[in-house]
Amino acid sequence: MHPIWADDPAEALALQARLRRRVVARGAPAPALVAGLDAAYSRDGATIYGAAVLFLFPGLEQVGEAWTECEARFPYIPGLFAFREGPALCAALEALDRTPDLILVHGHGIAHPRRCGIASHLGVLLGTPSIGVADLLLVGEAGEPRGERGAAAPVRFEGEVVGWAVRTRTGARPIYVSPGHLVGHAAAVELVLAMTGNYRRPEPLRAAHRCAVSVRAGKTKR
DNA sequence: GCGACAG
DNA sequence: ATCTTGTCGC
Repeated sequence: MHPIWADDPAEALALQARLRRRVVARGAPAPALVAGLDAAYSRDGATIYGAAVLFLFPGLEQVGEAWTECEARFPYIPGLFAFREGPALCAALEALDRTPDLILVHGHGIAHPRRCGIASHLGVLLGTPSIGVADLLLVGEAGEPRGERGAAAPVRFEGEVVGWAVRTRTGARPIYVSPGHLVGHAAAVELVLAMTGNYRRPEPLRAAHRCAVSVRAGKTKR
């Protein structure tokens, strides 16, 4: 009954307009199983490798991994990123043998022009708490967080706080964290920090990225 | 019109 | 995202 994805930008915008109403940017989940989601592309850009890696929380032991290979059928358009990578990431999630109770997505949550970035989009579709973690800002302005790990400065857009610039590692540039779905601002930042070790990006996303890249290597090898 | 623009 | 080697620094 309800369209999940879209075939063109106009449809995508219409779907986002409906999805945004279902986004709940509050909550403080206490997850036991967390999945990190990321993707990689074939050289020619025709194929997307989606990866989902499962971790126990808060221990962060890796307990599962799954990936998929999908045809890239939606162009990369800032603001419509979910329509490009979303299908591949969902397929990877479905290939896991367990269902996570929190997903970390490489991309933004509500720090998005229509408050419906890929993390929010997937969270709503799956009915699962989600958090967006990005390397660069898509919208808004962020102050410079203090220099030590754990410091955070709000990302403001159209008069409201839509996310946080978080210093996950002393001396490194901040990453941008925003609620996806069923997670509030404070919880999003706290959870990301709890999943970040000696690297700038949280472990589940590092693992998902390595997984996607290695799958591409296997599929490209000849 | 100009510049910005997740991955 | 991807194309790419070495290199500066902790």
